[in-house]
Amino acid sequence: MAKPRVSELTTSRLSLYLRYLIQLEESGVDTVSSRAMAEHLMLTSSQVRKDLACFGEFGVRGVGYDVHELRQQIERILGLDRTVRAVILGAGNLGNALADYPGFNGRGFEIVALLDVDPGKVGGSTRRDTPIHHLDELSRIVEQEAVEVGIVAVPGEVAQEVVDRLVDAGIRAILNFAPVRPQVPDGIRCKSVDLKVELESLSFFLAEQEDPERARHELPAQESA
Amino acid sequence: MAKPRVSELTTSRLSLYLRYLIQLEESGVDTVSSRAMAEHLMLTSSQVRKDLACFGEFGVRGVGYDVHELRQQIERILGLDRTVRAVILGAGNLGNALADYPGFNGRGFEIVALLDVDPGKVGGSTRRDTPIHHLDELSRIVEQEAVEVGIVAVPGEVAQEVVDRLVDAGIRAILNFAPVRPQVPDGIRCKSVDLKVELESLSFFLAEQEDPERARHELPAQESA
DNA sequence: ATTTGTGAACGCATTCACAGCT
DNA sequence: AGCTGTGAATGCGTTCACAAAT
Repeated sequence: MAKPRVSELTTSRLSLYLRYLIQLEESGVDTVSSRAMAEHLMLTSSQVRKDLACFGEFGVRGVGYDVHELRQQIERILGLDRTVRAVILGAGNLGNALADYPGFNGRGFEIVALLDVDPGKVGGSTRRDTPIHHLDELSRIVEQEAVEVGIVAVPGEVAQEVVDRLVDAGIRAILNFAPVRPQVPDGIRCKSVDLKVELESLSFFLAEQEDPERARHELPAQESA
Repeated sequence: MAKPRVSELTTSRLSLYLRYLIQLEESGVDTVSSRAMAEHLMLTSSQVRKDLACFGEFGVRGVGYDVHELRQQIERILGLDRTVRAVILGAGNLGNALADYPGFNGRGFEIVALLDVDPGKVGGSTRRDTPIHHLDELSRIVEQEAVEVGIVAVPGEVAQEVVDRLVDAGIRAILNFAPVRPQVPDGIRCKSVDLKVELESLSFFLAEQEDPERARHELPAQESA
């Protein structure tokens, strides 16, 4: 019970628990069991309990968890009881889409600006009126607006350079959508979402179904008999 | 060596190996060792070898792997030696961004259409001229264009419905960007990319750094001394 | 000397099973 | 009875270490 180093997998599930709790709270439900949460998310009830146990004892034996209290606790654990400010690097299609993505605005997050180098984009804004500034203003904006997260939506070729600039500007948490695995110094967290990898994983699944032997090496050798 | 059920983690790494091999091939390198690949991707060399060993013996002891051959083998394993056709559900910001995403066009993939119900969007097209059709045309398009993958970029509230329609239309592989975990029948693969979860995971990291005790339950009790 | 391929050892995450509380 | 919290057991993925090959 001391301090079981919390895994990434656990924190990801906390987000899912939180989402469900918000739903329940809006529906007026005020108590929930680990089994109910598990079923909704296709997990096991012990998984839910173990995840929560990393952070304290939030439930009541024989009863379950108080929806409102557990929601607040998880928000606190995830650091969502304040607003995390973020900038998006790259005002292309993806950058613009992310800037207007509902999940990235409100409920703990705020996109304060997009940064780009294209003169045709700098000075403009997204549909939600988030301003687009020149990349050179990064440090100033990070400081003035207390930005804590950088979201990288630039082409792979310039991703490392952009990540370096984020680190120089004092950013410690980066969400990277470029198809590279950027190098970052110790103490900086860079999470990569690799869309092409996700899609290729589906292609593998299809290929495997279509012909389960396709994956196996082994030329159709006419060795025996 | 028989058939070590291949894990999702392994196939994701295969995509990364493939990307690096393509780079090497373009640079004219023709042999590579597991150590070189591992270093580039921040993995261990045994990891690389174990991953490849799931599918056959591609290397030469004392020498390494032939870049060209290994690339072809991985493309075959991932089913990228043909073109996988996909449709995008939802022609909003995200759907449009994904439709024009370079990684989703060419090199084994082709986005053949976007589908939406908004009359203001239906009949139009993306910047790359991918057409936007009405959702009701889904089955017809899937059949006529031999579509194998559905990419879900609709709001969470309608995601399950859209997924159901994809399944009905005969789609067996789904990439879901909506903030829900859709139910799918056995034999259908649905991979979810949950952008909000990724971002919240970064928030947790920041909160943890700022105050390592924040996560712990335990009111600041004035027990001792 | 170098590098692959692989069984064995290890470590981490999940599940089990049950004591403890309502 | 019902449900949480948790040590024990299991399962899975990674790393180690070395035999086999060039």
